[in-house]
Amino acid sequence: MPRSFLVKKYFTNKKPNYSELESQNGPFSAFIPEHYPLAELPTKVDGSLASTYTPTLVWATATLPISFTPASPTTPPSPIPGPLDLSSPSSSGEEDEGRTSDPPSPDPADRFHCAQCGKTCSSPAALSRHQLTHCSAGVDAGLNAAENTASRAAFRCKHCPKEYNSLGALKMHIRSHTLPCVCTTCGKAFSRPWLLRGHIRTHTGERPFSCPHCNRAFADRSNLRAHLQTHSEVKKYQCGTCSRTFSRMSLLHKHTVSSCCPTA
DNA sequence: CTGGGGACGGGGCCC
DNA sequence: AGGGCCCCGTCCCCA
Repeated sequence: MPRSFLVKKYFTNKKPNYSELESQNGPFSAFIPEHYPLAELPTKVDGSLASTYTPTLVWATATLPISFTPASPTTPPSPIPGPLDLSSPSSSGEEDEGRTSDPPSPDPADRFHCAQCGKTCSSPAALSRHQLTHCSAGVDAGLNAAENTASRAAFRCKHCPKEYNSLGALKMHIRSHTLPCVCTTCGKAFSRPWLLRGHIRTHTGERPFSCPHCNRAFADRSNLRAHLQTHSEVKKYQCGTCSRTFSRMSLLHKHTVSSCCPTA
């Protein structure tokens, strides 16, 4: 009988908050329908797999909302924190990105030049918006390397909010929707062959991973690893308050919530 | 309540 | 490019 946790939790609201740490797309999950359609790679008109699949480019200006501004708190446009000469009040670094030999301009209106066309903008945000008009040249528009990396092509899953920066990663993820590896014994489906092999061990009873200390055997290497922690005096996960150690993160979490530092 | 085991998911790396 | 594998992690159950 399948256990409830065998069903992907993607579609439930039972899972605690951990996933919210993963991305700001958390709220999307609330809109995922219960009968979630299977994902599939984009296909050509004739139905064949689109080997030339063109990802959605997150920097594509045509797709940007009108209110888009790169000057968001998470991605400041140009004032990059770093080693600065704090003795100079004007050394904010804003105007010197990419042209550090230029002296700072005293006039704020002159501080936001487009390095590509020379246009002067009134604010960093305005400059960033303007620079997007050059984005066919990508990094040439004055974006620094980190920003350029962050705005790489996003390969988006067709049926969930996740996106990846490579088609291979996206394909791997999509397997978690299509679950192509099916157990011939019980019919349960898995995203990857080795997951299926691990599952098959639950039918065969095979336990290839043995503990060197007590000879206890496990079907899953991760479970052996967790078990090995039980032989250790000092365990991997330590409470920051009482310094007690635990073999598993979940045990530490329980500890901090229930007994040691409930407010933590 | 706590600790540990079982089963599984997913990203990243290597071949 | 794709598969195999490793590692880390989660969730549930049970003693």
